[in-house]
Amino acid sequence: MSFLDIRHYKYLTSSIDRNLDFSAFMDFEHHYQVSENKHEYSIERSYFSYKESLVENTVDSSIQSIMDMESKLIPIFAQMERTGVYVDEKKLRDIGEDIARESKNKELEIYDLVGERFNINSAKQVQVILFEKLGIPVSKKIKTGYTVDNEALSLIGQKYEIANIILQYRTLEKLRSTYIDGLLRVINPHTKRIHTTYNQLGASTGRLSSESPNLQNIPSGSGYPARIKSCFCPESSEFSFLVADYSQVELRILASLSGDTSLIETFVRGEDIHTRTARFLFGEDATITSELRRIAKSVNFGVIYGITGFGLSKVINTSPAEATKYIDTFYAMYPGVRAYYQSILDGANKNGYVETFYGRRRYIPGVRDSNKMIRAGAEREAINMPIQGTAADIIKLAMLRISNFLKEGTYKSRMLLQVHDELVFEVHESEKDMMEKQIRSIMEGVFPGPLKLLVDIHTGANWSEAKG
DNA sequence: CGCTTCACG
DNA sequence: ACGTACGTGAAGCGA
Ligand SMILES: [Mg+2]
Repeated sequence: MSFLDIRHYKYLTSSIDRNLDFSAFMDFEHHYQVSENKHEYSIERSYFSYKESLVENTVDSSIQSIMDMESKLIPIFAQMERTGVYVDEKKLRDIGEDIARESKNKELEIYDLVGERFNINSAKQVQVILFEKLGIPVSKKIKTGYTVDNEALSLIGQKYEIANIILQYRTLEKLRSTYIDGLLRVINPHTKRIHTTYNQLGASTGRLSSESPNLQNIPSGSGYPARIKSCFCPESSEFSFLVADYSQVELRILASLSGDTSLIETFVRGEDIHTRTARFLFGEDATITSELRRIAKSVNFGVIYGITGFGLSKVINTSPAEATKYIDTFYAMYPGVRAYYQSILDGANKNGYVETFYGRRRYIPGVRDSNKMIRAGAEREAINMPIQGTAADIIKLAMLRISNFLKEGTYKSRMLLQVHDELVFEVHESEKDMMEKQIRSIMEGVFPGPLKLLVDIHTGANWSEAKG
């Protein structure tokens, strides 16, 4: 029985119709009425997709191999979902009480500052308070008036403390509603484990997504985020958490795909890529402060997204002209990247799609649109997909190999979570050192070529401690 | 259910 | 003149 599903076929071969209506498809294309019975229907679905993709031989061989990989991954994701991850419920509840207390204080502080009570969770009501009652200048217009998002409130906060308090309140409420209450609601009351659902077909680049709950956006950082993450832990003290994450994976992939010699050289020498870019931007002899490195880091990441001078200027809080200068300097110092991007756009125009190193495709109709803005947006998608998608292919292949490795031995350790460039395991103490070596070797070995991928591995008593 | 906001890589 | 960084999912509001 093949796990292959027609939705996988459509996912890998088409830009549209991700939520394909299978019964309509079968009726229209094959004059076949699918079964009303749920079980028979699912068998029909598997069978016809198998036939469609393999027997008709209309699919490019690299797509066939991606499809083969996706097919083999289905039971692996299913296993991870079924295993779930243990959560210390009492600890999570206690953190929630701390957050609620602090949030309540912020709430009262806000009412006190503006002299009235209102719903701070309502962006509309915040607009009225700030822009009508207090007469604060507006910035960007949105459908419902003027934005009161983080960027706008941070700017306002330079003059009006109320905006800063609202931001602090929002941060606390986000943590409480999504990560305390939200997670408490989905802990299995018997096993105390949380079981996400991985969506293998949703993301246009080939990434996974995670829902109900989303375990791919658990907050990270110090303070409450670390405390929340520390609630994810092994059930038994015989186990530790092991977190393995690819280091700078997208920039390394950009280096490999573009073949840019100075980007490759930087990684091969083991230099810090953000510091290297900072010296290109601010001079070889400049003292690279953390602030300059931060700017360079934003430039490096921005390039992966096809950022404009305007966009970068918002991120690093400078003028568009200055930001444009940084981007131009980046391309001048890493000329292979510019040439590579041009080749991607040429390919997108010629073929209508872009592809990852492994041949996974994304169709980008917008690159031929007559509307300049649609086209610019499509070009950013086209530039980003081969990078983000290759990273997705790499970690998926690694997961397949790790899963096979775990199956071969009768190990107690288990793979629990995937967060795009990171895998989370619970490992038995007796297997810990061996697992670390094997997991690193498998993950680093996936991608060929002269530029090695590097994997950072940390272990600890919980997800927070194992983040290094 | 659309909009807004914000959490992650 | 306009809009402006890729990819996701979830929560609260308000109609
Ligand atoms: Mg990383």
